[in-house]
Amino acid sequence: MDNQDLKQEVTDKYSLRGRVFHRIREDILNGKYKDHEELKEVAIGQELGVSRTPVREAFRQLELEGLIQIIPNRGAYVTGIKVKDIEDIYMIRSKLEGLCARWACENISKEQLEEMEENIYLAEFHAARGHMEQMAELDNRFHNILYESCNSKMLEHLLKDYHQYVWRVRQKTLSSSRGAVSNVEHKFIMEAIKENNPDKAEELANQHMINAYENMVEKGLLSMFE
Amino acid sequence: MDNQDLKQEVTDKYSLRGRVFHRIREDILNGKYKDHEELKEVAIGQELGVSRTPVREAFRQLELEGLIQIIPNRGAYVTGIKVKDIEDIYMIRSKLEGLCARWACENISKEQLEEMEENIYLAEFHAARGHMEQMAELDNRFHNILYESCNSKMLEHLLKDYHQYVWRVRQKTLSSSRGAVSNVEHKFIMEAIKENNPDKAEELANQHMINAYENMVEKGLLSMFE
DNA sequence: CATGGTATGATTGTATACAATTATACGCGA
DNA sequence: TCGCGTATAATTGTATACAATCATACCATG
Repeated sequence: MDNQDLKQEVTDKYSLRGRVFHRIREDILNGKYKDHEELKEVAIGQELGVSRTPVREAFRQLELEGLIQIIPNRGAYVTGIKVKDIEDIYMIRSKLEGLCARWACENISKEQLEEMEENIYLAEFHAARGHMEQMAELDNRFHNILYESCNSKMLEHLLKDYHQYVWRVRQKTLSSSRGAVSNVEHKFIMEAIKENNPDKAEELANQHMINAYENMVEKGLLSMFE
Repeated sequence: MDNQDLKQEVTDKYSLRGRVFHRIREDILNGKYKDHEELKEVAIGQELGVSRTPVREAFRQLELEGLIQIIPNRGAYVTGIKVKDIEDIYMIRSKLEGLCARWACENISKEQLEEMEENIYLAEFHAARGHMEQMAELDNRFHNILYESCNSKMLEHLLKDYHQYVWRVRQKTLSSSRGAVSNVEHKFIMEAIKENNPDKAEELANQHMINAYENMVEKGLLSMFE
């Protein structure tokens, strides 16, 4: 039957539970559900073709991530990202990416270093040609390599979460002219890691985040969150 | 905090869902469920006197917190805290408590500063008399005041999470002789905040965490996680 | 007309039923 | 005895049923 076929297809990619969670999460981050909007279990369930149970479980997780607020016996309300939150996250990330880069000096693998180098090289190519989509993808990947190379599941998990969280802003940021500059900063960070200079790597990664944030402010890219 | 927030917090504390979640969380952190142990939905439900539904919802949240790992169609397995995790958390907290203390310089209220002062004064009293339980309570409270005074919900939430996470170790740590030393460090941090010296406050809070961690290592308090 | 209580509907909270999946035990045959 | 397939049990995944709670509208009463 159609129903079964669809279900099978879905299960192949993600578990149903994971799919529901990620879908709602994405819809919130993409602005489909506005700030303070109430999310009804049945409505969303119908839209995704599932019952309330998986939706409720997704809600619990989204609440823990801070994307929605659940008021018992009342409902679930979208917690929009505030400008202040973005600022805080970038300052927090500044410290943590610094720590990450420091740890990466000791723990990065040969393969990870090579992929970083390739990443930066490729990004130079795309930056020169204004290929914004590829730039965004490469930036994404650079930071994920960095996170994976610090040999700390705790820190990796934390940074990936925040990275995801500010995804919308990041897209915008890299669509601006910062892509090339950002890539040069990546290069310096990588070189500091390569020459095993933790202080330098930490300082550079630190500043990289602050620069990214200040660029957003200058370009007025935070207006979308007001 | 307005009326609505208060109401929610109170209701949540006594709601079934909140109780189940916190209870299982506590049982994991207290070591009732050992590393790699499988958690069965019905068994835990029966123990807590509820059905599988609230238990499952709690599991989803616990997975997001990294306390358990859920393998689809197989089960939920406890992810024990590793020594490495504790080390990582303390280094992460070092950076973040520093940032928190920095922000507190600008944002702390008169009332919060007064409560801090009272907290430290009282701790001196109990430290001199070896009242360990009160010391633990006061330490707990000192850090929470600090978190609340930084004017960042993001950072406050993050630090409170980690604070909870290492609760077991903290108890042990303060049962040692470090209580008095720790309180002096609290005093210095508070004074730096009071005289609005962000660099000093950050550096002191930074070092406070590192000292706490090194004390644990020296006293062999991490053996319980091996 | 204002106000307060109550009925009603909508929505969430919990329990249970059923489906799908996985693990285990058993028997059969080589 | 070992390997293998199948039946069976145990467990999770999902849907639904029922209970509790909350919001709203309406009506009675002053």
